[in-house]
Order: sequence, then C-alpha cells, then structure tokens
Amino acid sequence: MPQYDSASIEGRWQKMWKDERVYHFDPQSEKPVFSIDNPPRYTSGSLHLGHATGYSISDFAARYKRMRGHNVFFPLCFDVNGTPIEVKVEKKYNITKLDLPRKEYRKLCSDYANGFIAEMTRDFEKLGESMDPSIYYQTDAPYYRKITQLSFVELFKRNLVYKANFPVNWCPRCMTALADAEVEYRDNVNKLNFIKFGVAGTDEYVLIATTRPELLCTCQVVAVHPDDADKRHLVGKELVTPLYGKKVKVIADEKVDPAYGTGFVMICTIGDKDDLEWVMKYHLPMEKGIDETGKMTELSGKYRGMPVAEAREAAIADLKESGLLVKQIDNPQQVSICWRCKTPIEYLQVPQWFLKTLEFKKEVLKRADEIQWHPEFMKVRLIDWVESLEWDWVLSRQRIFATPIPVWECADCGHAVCAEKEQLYCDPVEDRPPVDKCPKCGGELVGCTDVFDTWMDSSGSALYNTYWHRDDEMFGKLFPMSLRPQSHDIIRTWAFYSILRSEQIAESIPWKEVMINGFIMAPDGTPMHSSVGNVIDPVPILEKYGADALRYYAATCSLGIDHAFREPDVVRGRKLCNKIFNLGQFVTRFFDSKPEKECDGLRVSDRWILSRYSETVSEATESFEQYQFDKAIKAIEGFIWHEFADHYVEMAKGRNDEAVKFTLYNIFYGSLKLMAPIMPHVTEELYQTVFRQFEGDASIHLAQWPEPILSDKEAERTGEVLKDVVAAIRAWKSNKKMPLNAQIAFLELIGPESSILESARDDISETAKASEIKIAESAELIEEVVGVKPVHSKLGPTFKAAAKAIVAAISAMEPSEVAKQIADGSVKVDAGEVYELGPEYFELDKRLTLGGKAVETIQVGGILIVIEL
RNA sequence: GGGCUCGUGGUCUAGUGGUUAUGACGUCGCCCUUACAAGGCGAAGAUCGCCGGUUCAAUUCCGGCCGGGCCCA
Repeated sequence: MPQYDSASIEGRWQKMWKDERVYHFDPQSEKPVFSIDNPPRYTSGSLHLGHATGYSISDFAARYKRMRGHNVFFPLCFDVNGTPIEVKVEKKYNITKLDLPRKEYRKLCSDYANGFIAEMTRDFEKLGESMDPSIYYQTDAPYYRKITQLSFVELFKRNLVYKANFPVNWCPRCMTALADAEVEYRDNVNKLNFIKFGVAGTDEYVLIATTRPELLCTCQVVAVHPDDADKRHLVGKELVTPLYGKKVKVIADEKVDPAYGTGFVMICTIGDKDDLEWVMKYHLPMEKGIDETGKMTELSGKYRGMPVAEAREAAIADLKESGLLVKQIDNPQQVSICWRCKTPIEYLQVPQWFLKTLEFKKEVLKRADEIQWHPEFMKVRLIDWVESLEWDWVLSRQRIFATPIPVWECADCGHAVCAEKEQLYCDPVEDRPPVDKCPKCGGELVGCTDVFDTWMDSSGSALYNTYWHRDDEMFGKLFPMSLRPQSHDIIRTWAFYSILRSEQIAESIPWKEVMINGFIMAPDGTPMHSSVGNVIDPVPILEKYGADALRYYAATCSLGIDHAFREPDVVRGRKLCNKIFNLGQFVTRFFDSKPEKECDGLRVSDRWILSRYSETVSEATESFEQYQFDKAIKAIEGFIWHEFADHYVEMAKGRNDEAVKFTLYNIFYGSLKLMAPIMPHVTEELYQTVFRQFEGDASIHLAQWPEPILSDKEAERTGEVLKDVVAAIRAWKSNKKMPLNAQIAFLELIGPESSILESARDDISETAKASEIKIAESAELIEEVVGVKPVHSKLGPTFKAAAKAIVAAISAMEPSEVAKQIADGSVKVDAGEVYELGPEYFELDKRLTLGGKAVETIQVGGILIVIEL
C-alpha cells in the first residue's frame, strides 16, 4: 500500500512553487493587498526550532490570505546588522574592532553574516515558507540603510534629535563601549563602607553604607524608604557629604530597600543602573566622575587622575583617618566584567544622540489602541512599557557594523550638520559633508563615527516595505501594512519603536494588526540556550517527519504563550499527512469527473456530513481570521479524521451514486483547501494528482478558499444519532469478537427518537450489514426509570439558597416514585419546606427492556437497538 | 523588585459561572474491516497548583501564596 513519503514529495512541490512564482507579489494587481511586515531573520547561523515555528505561523497567514483572494506581500528578508555578528567575528578572528580600519572590519562582518544567507534561504524553502524573493531585502544593504538615514534626517530637521551625555557600559582597558550582551558577570566580595554624613545645620550625623566611596564626589541626593519611621523626619532636609562638604537633599522613594546597609541610599552619577533610574526620575544633574580611561576627573579633587580602584582605596584611607568611616563589612556581589578581557567595567557617561520619544507617549498609546493585537493582552505590555518610559531613546552606539549616523560635527564649536537627503546613503567617516565648513564658526567638520541602534533599522521595516520615499503611489497603496508577526520578547523594542517611527514620520500606525507568538521551550519546559546545550535543530526533525508534520506542530501552538516542544505532536502531524494521503487514495476511486454544482437525491447522511463540513469551514475561517491556527487545525483535523473518515467514509463504502460522489468530491477537496495553509505539501500532492485535472488552478495555493455548502440542523441531529447507532453496533460486534463486516439478520430500532432514522435506513443497513431493518416508535417495551438527576442550571436560578437542600432531598428520593409523580404532572419535594416542582427540574435515566425474545439490546440515547443474529 | 502571562489525567493541551471537563500522546484490551496497523473499536486514568473570598453554584470571577516564562531601555 502506498504511504505518504514526505522526503520525495515535498522537494518536488517546493521547486514547482519557486519555478512558477506561486508566491509572487504583483505590484500591478487590482486585488486587495495583504502585507506582512515579516521579521527579517537574523543572519547569525542556521535556523533553530523557535524560528521554524515562528515563521511557519506567519506563513499560515500568508497562505490563507492568498486563498482569500489577496495580493499577498510576504518578503524574504534578512537582518544583517549589529553587535552579535561583531562579537562572533571578533571571536573568530581574535581581533577587536580597534585592530582594523572601519571599512575592513565592516567587510569581515558583512562577509561572515552573508555567508549564512543561502543556507537560511534553503531552510525556509524546506519548511515550505512562502516568502517572496522578488521583494527580497537585507538590512545591511545601502538601499535599506538609506531608509533608516532618510527617516533620521527628517527627524533631525524637525529638531527631534539632540546630543547629551548618557551612561554606557565601558571597558577601561579595551577603551570601548560594550553592549549589554558583551557584559559578563563574576561573583565577587567587596566592602560595604559605613560612612558618616552630617545633617546640615546640626551636630548630628547619619550612617550611609556604600560600596563606591570614590563616587562621593558625584553624590546628588540621598534616598530613604517613605515608610522608614526612623528616617522619615529627615526627608526634605539636607545632608553634608564627607570629604567634599556638599549639601545633598534627602528624598523618599519606594524603591529603597530599608534592610540593605543602613536603609540610606547614596545616589551618584553614575554607579549603576539603579542610580540611572533615579537620576532620570528626579532629573538630577549628570556629573561625570570617571573618564573614558577609567580615571577620576577633576570633580574628585585630590583623587583626580587616579584609576578607580586606587581612588577608592585612597578615599577609604582618608575617611578612616578623619574618623568618618565607622565600619566595613563584606558584601557579596556580582561584578560586571568585559566579555573579552574580563576587566571590571565602568558605567560611564559619554555623549550620545537621542531621539525625542517622551513627548510622543500619548500619540504612541493612541496608535497602539488603533492596532488590533492578537492576543489582546500583549497591548498591555506595550502600554506599561510606554508609561514607564523616563528618558528618550538613545539612538547611537559606539559600534561599526550598523547604519552610520549621517552627521558631521564641528571640531571647534561642536555644531552638528546633518546630511542632505540627496546624498544618502552615506558614511560620514568616508563621505564629504554637505557644506565644507561649519556654518556657525567656519571650523572643520568631522564625520560622526557612531552608528544607529539596530532598532532604528528594524523599526523602519514597515516604511521600507511600503516603498516610502521610493514610490509614492505604492506607498499610498501599501502603507500602513496589514500584519506584523513577532514574538513577545521584543514588544518594547521592535513593536514600540515601529509604532513610534510611523507616528513621527507618517502620523499613522505601521500596521493594522499584530500577531504575537510565544517561545518554543525545550521538552522539559525550560528555555533553550546554546549555553545549556538544549537547543533543538529543526533540520533532522524536518528530514525525519517532513515539513508538514513540523508545521502541524507549529499550528498547535496557541498565540502568545510559550510551548514546550513535543516531538510526539510532530509525529501526530505526520500521521495526519498519512491519513489524508490515504483517504485521498480511497475517496478518489469514487469519481472520475467533477460533479455538478447542485446535486439531487442527497441522503440524510450526505446532508449531515455536508452540513458538518460547512460548519467546519465557517469555524476554521473564523479561526484563521483571528490567527488562531491552533483552533483552526483542531477543527479541521477533528472533522476530517473523526467525522468524515471514521464515519461518513465508512458509510459510503458500498455506495456508488451521484450523491456520494458529489459529497466526497466537495468535502475532500474543500478539506484539503482548509488544510493547505498549514500543510502545503501533502495538500498540493493530492490536489495535483486528483483535482488538478478537474480544477483550473496551477496550485492548490492559488485556489479559492472554500465556502460552506449547506446548513441543515435537522440532518445534523439525525446524522449524530445515525453515527451513534452505527458506532454502537460496531462496538457491539467488537465486544462479541465478531468481524465488523459480519452479517446481522434483523435489526430493530425502537423508541420515540428512532423515527428520525427512517431517512437513514439504507445507511444503517449497509454499514451494519443488516439484512432486515425495522424502525418503530415503540414495541413491547417496559420503561424503567433507574435514576433521577436534578437540573442544577434550572434549580439554582429559581430557588437560590434553597437549591442545595432541594438537590439533597431529590437525591434521597426513590427514582421510581419521582417518575410516578412526574407522570402526574409535578413532584413534591420535602426539603424542610415542601416544594412542588415541574418535570423541567428533573432528568430521568431510563432503561428500556424487551422481554421474551432471544435478542441483544443496546441503548443509545433514546433508542433501543435490538439485534437478532 | 515591577508589569504581563501560564499552572487542567503519566505527558502536552482545549475550554467553560451550572448535567458526565476537550483532544492528542502514552498505557491496557480487542480487531487485517474492499484507504490508512503510521489504522479502527473500546477501557483505565483529573481533589482543573495551594489557601481564602464573592455566589444558590467557582476549574472559570476577585485577593494572597507557590512554581514556570518574557520584558524592565
């Protein structure tokens, strides 16, 4: 028997899709556009399982929208920028960025990153992702960087850009700023020094504990917890710093931990990230105590020029001598060190470029509200982030492999000259400024060596994709985009900055909808990290089970939450491939031509399954519209497997009429289309081998999304009963250890409900192999009530607090007695008080028995099946 | 520490203010039945994380706690 062989089948259709340009975005088309702001894949190496899943989820949307008649814009794209690539290159060649000319360094990074693109593109194809290479881009290309620079120039000219000091991680040995990713941590024990601060205008003093006494020179303020009863009285008063005699205010802040040190926090500029937060919150002056070489500045007075560690020892010695140091205790801490040379890093202030963001908070929140979020709660994360912002966006990075900031600065007066739009893309280190001399003082202009934060590039993707500044007509047509798919870790970066940029540049949302997927965790539920060694490579999974199986797994991952990877779910996906492949082998024996549009003579079983199918179409469509692919695949799979295959197809065996052909053709073809976005290969295989000859489309992915065919609630009810009856007979045979195709001499269906099966007589007799069948409202039956259940949903609302007692009273009653009273109209229930309840409050368990004859009986709902062998 | 979020049979997961809580995997039993044994039929298996509150009724709503995830420039 043929089995579905993903390995030989998938590659064939992947090639066809590519050759026939099935995913081509047609700029000329009149169809409505559906555009996806696809996350450019970071080119740091091969794809991991999380990427495979994430991109598959975007692909479901792309394929679905194509079948809905949209001109889908789904670019193949790569992100080729930034620190991680620099770090890898530096490790690979054992260099630092200071060892090479900028240009050469940049080329090494570019070559390294570009070396992965061919393989990653192949991986996408192997996964069946329908990204369009005709709208390809990569973020390190001049055409892309130009967009970043253009938007910067616009913002600069609107005075939204300014320069100010801001702390960065700084390695005093490498003399370079470090990204957070380049900072490592080491356990360390240092000293917590308890120092006397005088209370201004008194002889009193308080004790303040600090690990950084050398930063006393930049102490701006002292904080205590507002509930700290011992210290509250000092709030608003001033303290006097030791050694420097500077008066600093005492403030109250919730963030102070009263249990650490003495409960006083000395806030300096800048010792650590907590200091930074306070500096921003209270708008404290940023005084610079340490310079780029890791030495103290003149602010420190006598310690000027000393390296930090030396200055600390000297300050401690001085404090001790003057009796201001009361005690020292050991303080275990994590010290930040440079990933390369392991030198402790400093947090120090260097000039940075800022983009004004704080004044756009309200607008960003408004835009966020205009966007539809899937799931909705993700919007809350963005809102919280925006509301907590306390300083503007630091745009600049002291790096190389990224987009240069197109600005020149006067060597004499510091005046900044921005590039003109016409000269972009440019690198100010290589290229000439738009004017020869400083327009203010005539000084020499020097190109800016800083580059943009990579989010400046990434957040322009919606502008790049919509031809902003390249084609106004296309921009009008494409902007804003339809959908941004992304994961939840980068809401405060990618999503936020994109919304900000669109607001600033175009006074618009960047996209109408956002779809946020969770992470794929290791099978034990912990995050996958290369350092832990639990990263799963999707390629072997792909080779073993096929792309459709892996995509099936991706579809089962509901949006917004994390999912532990489960290989058994991929196995299930492969089984589903095999199931529908085999179903195709069988079902298509029934037809050798396309059935007519309408069909007379549909049996009730046909109407039942057509109605259930139509419901499935509606349900799946609704789920696809909401990007709830887990719900969609569940509905489709459940229908195909457990209704269509297990029951309808079983009933159809042995038939060969127009109605069965009509039903099988339409349902099977329609179901394939429902599955096509999620499992594109197996559905294409069946389309091509079975339906292509009758349908015009070159690929199932170019076919029209299915519509419901008919809705017949009556047939559905009958079908359910029919299914249950047939299943019960099958189960009965199974219990009797009889072959399922064993003949039954006589079958009688008895009960008030059995009349609805009149129309399904043929289906039953054919499926159960019954020679004779009789359907009767009643027979020589004895009806016996064996149980009574109170209906909580009716009792509760009516009797409220008394309901509990009534329920208890009912369960204590004899079922046959309740039945007798129900027959008389109502039941008296004694629950302390006596209640008279109508029949609607009861549910009766009845058993029908038939005496005399040597028959077997099965009770299915209200129907008694009597079988005579 | 803060914000958001998740916690449901052995495993993963759906879902709901009201009968018997969904499905899959796994386990067990039976069955080669004119597609599929990678299949079918059936069975066992859940105090819905813990504590408290609201309610006639909570797995669902609220609060606290415990444990996991992401983010905190």
